[in-house]
Amino acid sequence: MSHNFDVSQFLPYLLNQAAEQTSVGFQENYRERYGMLRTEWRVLFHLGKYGDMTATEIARLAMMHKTKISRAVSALEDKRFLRRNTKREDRRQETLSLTVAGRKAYQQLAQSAADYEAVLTANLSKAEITMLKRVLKNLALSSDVPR
Amino acid sequence: MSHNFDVSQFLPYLLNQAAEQTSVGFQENYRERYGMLRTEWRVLFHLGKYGDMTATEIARLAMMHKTKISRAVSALEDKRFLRRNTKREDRRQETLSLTVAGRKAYQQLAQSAADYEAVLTANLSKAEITMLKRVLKNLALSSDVPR
DNA sequence: GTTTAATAGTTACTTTTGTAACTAACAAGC
DNA sequence: GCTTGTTAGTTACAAAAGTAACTATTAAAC
Repeated sequence: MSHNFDVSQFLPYLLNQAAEQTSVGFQENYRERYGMLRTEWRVLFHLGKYGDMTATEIARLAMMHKTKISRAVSALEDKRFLRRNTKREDRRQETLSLTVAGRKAYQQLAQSAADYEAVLTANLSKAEITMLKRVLKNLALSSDVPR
Repeated sequence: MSHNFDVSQFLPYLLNQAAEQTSVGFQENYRERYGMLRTEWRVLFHLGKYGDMTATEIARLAMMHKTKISRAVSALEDKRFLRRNTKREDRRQETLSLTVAGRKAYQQLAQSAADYEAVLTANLSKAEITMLKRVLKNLALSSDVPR
């Protein structure tokens, strides 16, 4: 029926399938146990990895829209996983800090993530993993729209 | 602050970034011009590539939920890009066929897709592309949940 | 043949996301 | 100081996606 183009080989399509599948797979680690959404663990992971930050800083690093961050931060605050502190030198900004409970959840989830990554990459060589990640990072930067 | 785990190196995270970025990039080709959503061009692409199919067959191939397909099919029907025909041997099923307009849209978008793919892979060698796609397909199959 | 189960597809309802408009605070120009 | 613009973050509303229950039809069991 078709001519030369094959959907099933289209890179954005393949990326979506792989991203969807692996995200859903990992979701099991935070969804039931902590009642978190994808946006929430992303924020949690950033704070856990890089320490206190503002919402805008997370948005830039994670390339997520600020409304998503705003909602995720509120949800994490409700769960007592983080606290916000208005900065004295600029009262528009607020520093986000993980609570003890937040740090604990982060550590457990970071371990789950490492385990999950190991499963995902079990069939790949070191060289393949390196090259895969390099390519993915480049694709993520391509035509970088600040959102 | 952190210990050993790095969000920014987590494979599902990198996959998501790349998938998001490239999907948003390609979106420009069908969004304005045809008023389509991602789900819609996926259905269109499958019909364009593989010929007439039922919704269930597309769902299985594209690993999309049947309600998504149902809505996309309705939207494409409204746009007069496809027609449905109830099968005589089983009146629950309906064969979906692209109209002339649908085939035309498919061909134009297939061309755009090929062009876009070329841009995305411009910095990659043939070997890298092959390996990338192989890996992505494997990841998409990992822990395959029928949805 | 009549009940029971299974399948294709749709619809209703809920949750999540996207977009745009908003408030509050700061900074610059004058 | 006061207007003008900019930035951080939130909120309101609209669009999209997920989930579960539904209808219609077929198949199987008896």
